[in-house]
Amino acid sequence: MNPKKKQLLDAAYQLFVEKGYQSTSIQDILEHSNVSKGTFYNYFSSKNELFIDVFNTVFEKMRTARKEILVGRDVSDYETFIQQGNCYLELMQKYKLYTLFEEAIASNEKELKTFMENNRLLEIEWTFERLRDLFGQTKEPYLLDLAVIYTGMLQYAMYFFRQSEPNTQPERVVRYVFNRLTHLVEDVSRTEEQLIPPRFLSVWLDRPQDEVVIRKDLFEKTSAHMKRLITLSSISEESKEAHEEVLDFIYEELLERKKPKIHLLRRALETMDEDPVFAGQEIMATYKAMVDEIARIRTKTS
Amino acid sequence: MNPKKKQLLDAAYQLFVEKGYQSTSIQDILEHSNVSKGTFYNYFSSKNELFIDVFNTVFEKMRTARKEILVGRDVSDYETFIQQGNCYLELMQKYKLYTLFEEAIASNEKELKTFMENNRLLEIEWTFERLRDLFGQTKEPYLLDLAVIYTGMLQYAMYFFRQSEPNTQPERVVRYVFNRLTHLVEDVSRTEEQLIPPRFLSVWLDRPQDEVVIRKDLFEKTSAHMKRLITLSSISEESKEAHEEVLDFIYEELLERKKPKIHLLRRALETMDEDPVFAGQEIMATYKAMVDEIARIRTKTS
DNA sequence: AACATTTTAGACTCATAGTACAAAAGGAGC
DNA sequence: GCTCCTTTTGTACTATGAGTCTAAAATGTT
Repeated sequence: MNPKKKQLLDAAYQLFVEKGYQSTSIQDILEHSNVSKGTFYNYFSSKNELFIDVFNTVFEKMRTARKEILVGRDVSDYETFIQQGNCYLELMQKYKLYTLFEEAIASNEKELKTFMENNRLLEIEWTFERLRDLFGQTKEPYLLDLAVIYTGMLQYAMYFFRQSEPNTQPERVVRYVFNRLTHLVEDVSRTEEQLIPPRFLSVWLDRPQDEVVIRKDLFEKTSAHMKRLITLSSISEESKEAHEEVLDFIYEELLERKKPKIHLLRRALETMDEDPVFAGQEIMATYKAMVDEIARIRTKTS
Repeated sequence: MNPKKKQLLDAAYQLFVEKGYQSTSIQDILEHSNVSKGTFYNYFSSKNELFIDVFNTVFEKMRTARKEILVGRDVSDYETFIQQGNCYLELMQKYKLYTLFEEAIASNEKELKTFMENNRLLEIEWTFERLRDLFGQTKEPYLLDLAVIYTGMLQYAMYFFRQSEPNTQPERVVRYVFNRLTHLVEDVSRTEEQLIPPRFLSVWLDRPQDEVVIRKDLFEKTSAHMKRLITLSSISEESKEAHEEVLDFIYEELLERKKPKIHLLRRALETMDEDPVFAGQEIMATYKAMVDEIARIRTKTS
């Protein structure tokens, strides 16, 4: 990397951590990095962009450190998860990032806010996936809720714990909160209370493709169901083949094409729907609804 | 209230809620309130002060609304607590205060930050006391922890819930989080895990007087214990009286005087300590330690 | 040495918080 | 209607900070 750019990133990082975002002026950064204003704006178009550049790599480092703890270990081991949480929080503490991140996420700078919100979501996603490792697929419907409230508990407990014992290892807090969590997993899977369905994760992270993936299993089953219906029906072999072709076409087009030809697909579906074999069949209505939904999601993507 | 001041407060409130704190300039407020700059600085010494003035009354209103739900009801009724939580969150939502408060608490303006942090602490305190109403004095050692993580769960659950279903009643979230809490009360009182002792509440809220109150009971008992020791001892009646006088003096001076005469009190304690009656008595050491501690707290206050 | 790129310093614009102050407006008492 | 006092206004001013622009200097390349 260009030395001037590196000087800027280093000085900016230090000053942001020390004084916060607002309170660090570009002038400050220039003085601490021996770089002139002209050069600054040669590398970054704004203070926001600089911030994002600095903390993108910081986030990256923290995630890598956390990921390394997992190698060669059982993903379902509680202790590993606790160590990962502890590691992340220790880095937050070591680099005094709490207040800075709070400032950035609450900032009125739209770019910054979006950047930080996205990182917060990535944290929730990571936690969600780790909880699935720990507690198993069967608990999945409740795990987004739990990931969210786990993060909330951890944040707040850390905040107030720091007030009562500054410079302490966060491990006690992580353990405390994790112990609570294990009880809540049992609790919610017994009472079957759900607040936010896990599919919202993909919605929030703006990954509509994932929504399709979530629906894929169900769609495959419904598709197979339709085929069975056709095979068992009393229509001509030719019609059967025709219908099956349509089903395969829709499946491929809808799930595997990059740019599905939605209109064509709908037309094919309509012609199939006209066959009296499907009249009054509930499965046909379900199938059509699923095609509609996935089509809607996929058009939104492109 | 002066009409000009009211105009300012009203316009400021509206603009802060609409655009946030940073993004609302004083110029904006002046234009929306038909007040000139001179008058503005006649009533408020800064934008910070204006904000604090505006939201002090907002907080006041929200707390009053919440308090009114309790009148004529059983303080240990779960449903009432849920309604109170719901009421508070609905007001937050109605007036779109979430993002604004986040901005203020993370702000680099020291005044603002302190104001918001103090309000956050008052929230924790309120929750702590209500949890004591609900779950009883016996759970007290764990209730600060629970108040903290309850608040954290609620904040985070609300944040993400709003993302998935904007404009919804927060009641579902409150219920969900409260149900989790009831389990955690059992959980922590069984495992006896404690993270932050409740006395920290008074420390955080900068109410050292409360620390004295907490110790008062214990000090009274120790004091009485000392008196019994004296009565039962084989020293002259005169010495007994002298010692009792000292004990009473220390008690009054230490706990009831506005400005306790610490040095005088210590001298008296020393002379008493010299009496061989107390030699090797463990209670004397305890008593002296307690006097020291309370004296330390009380000198810090004044 | 000639040319190309990077870097610099500082002048400039614009927005904003807060100060200062003289002039105008608006009562209250007579 | 006049006087005295307070409130209000408008405007000019200082200071700070983000971001633009540019001519000149420094540095690198062929």
